[in-house]
Amino acid sequence: MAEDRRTRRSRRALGTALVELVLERGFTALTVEDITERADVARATFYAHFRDKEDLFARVTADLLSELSERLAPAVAESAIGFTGKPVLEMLRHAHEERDLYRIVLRGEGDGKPLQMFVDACARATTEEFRARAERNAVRPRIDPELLARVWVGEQVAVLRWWVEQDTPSLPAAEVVRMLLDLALHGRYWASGFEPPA
Amino acid sequence: MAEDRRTRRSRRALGTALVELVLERGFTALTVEDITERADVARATFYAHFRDKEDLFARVTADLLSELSERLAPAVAESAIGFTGKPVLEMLRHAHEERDLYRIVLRGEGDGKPLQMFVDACARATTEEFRARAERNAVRPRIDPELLARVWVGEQVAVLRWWVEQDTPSLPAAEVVRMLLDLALHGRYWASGFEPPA
DNA sequence: TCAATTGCAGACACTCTGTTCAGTAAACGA
DNA sequence: TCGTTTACTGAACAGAGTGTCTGCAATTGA
Repeated sequence: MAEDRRTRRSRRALGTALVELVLERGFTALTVEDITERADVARATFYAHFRDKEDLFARVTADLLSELSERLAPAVAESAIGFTGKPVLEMLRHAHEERDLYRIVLRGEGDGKPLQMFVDACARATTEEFRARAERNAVRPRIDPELLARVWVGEQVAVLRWWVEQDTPSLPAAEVVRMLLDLALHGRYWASGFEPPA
Repeated sequence: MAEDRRTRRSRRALGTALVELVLERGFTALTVEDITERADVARATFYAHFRDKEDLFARVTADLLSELSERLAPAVAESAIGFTGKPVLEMLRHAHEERDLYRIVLRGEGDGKPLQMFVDACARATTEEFRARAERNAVRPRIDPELLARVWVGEQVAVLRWWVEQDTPSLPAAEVVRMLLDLALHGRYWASGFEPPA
C-alpha cells in the first residue's frame, strides 16, 4: 500500500497550485485559502497535510532538489576527469523541464530560504568535487576549494536565473555550457575581448 | 528646515530596530509591534512614516544602495582603464561598515526583493561599464556584455555573502580583491591548480 | 461489500493589520 | 522666551488570515 490515492491527489494539487500562484503574485502575498481554492481542496485538508505554506513550499523544493541530484549523479560520475560541463548541461535540461519552479526558487521567494538550501547544497557538493579532483590529478589548488566553489556556484546560479527568466530562450543549453567552459578556461578578461596578458 | 528632529529620531530607531530583529528572527517572523517595541515607538507612529514593514525595509535598503553608489562613483571613474579592482575594494569596505544590513540583504530576506534590486542595479551599471570599456579600448567582446555582467555580479555577490557571513573575517578585503583579479585574468581552471592549457 | 481512512464544511478563538482620534509633548521660528 | 505648528501617544476599531476542531459524507483498498 503505497499511499492513498486521495492523499496523492490533494498533495499534488496543492503543490502545483502553490507554484502557479507564487509565479503570479509572489509567495508572501498568498493566503492558504488562495492555494486551497486554486487546488480545489478544502482548507482543513491543507492543514491535514502541511503545517503552513512555508512547509508546503519547503517540501516542493526539497523534492525538486532530490530529483536534481538523482539526475546529476551519473553525469558527475562520468565526467570525473575535468571540466566536461556534463553536469551543468543536465541541470539546464532539468531547469527547462521544471522552469516555473526554478524561476520561483531563483527569485528568492520565501525569504530566500529555498534558494539558500539549493545554493548551499550545490556549494558543498562542488567543494567536495573540487577537492577530489585535485587529489586525483595531484595538483595543488591556488585558491581555497570552498571559496572557489562559492564563486563557481554563484556564477552558475546567476546564469541559470538569467537563462530561466528569458521569455524566449536566446541561447540553447549547449551554447551556455560551452560559454561557461570558455570562461573557466580563459577568464573574464579574455571573454570581454582583450588578449590574454603574458 | 531640513526635517523635524522627532521624525528623524523615529525613522532611525525603526530602521535599526528592523535590521536588528531581522538578523535575530528573520523578516517574515517579525510583527510591526515587534519593531515598534524594540524601537521604543508607538505603533501608530510607525504607520505615520511607513505603509508596512516591507516599505520600511525597502527604504532602508534603498538608502544603503544610494550610499554605496555614491562611494563607488570616484573609484569607478578613477579605474577607467581596466580591471583595477578599486570599486570592488570600496564595496567590501562599505560592506564591512554596514555588515548587518549586507548580511540581511544577501540572505535574500524579504522575499529576495531587496537583493534583486541590488543585483539588478549592479548588473546594469556593470553592463554599461563593460560596454564603455570595450568601446574605449577598441576591442570586441567574445561574450555578450549583459551576460558577462550577470556572471560577474553573480560571482561578486557570492563572494560578498561568503565574506560578510564569516564570524571572523578569514581574508582581508585586499586579499579577496587580488583573488578575484587573478580569477578574471586566468580563469577557474588555473585557480584550481591546473596548468593553463595551450 | 465493509471497515478504515480521508475529505468536507463550518465554527472557533486568536493574532496581526491598518486606520482613526482626542489628548499630550516636543520642536520650531521669531 | 513664547505661541504656533507638528509629531508622538495610547486606545479602540473592523477586517483578514491563521491554525484547530468538530461531526458527517465520500472514497479507498482489501
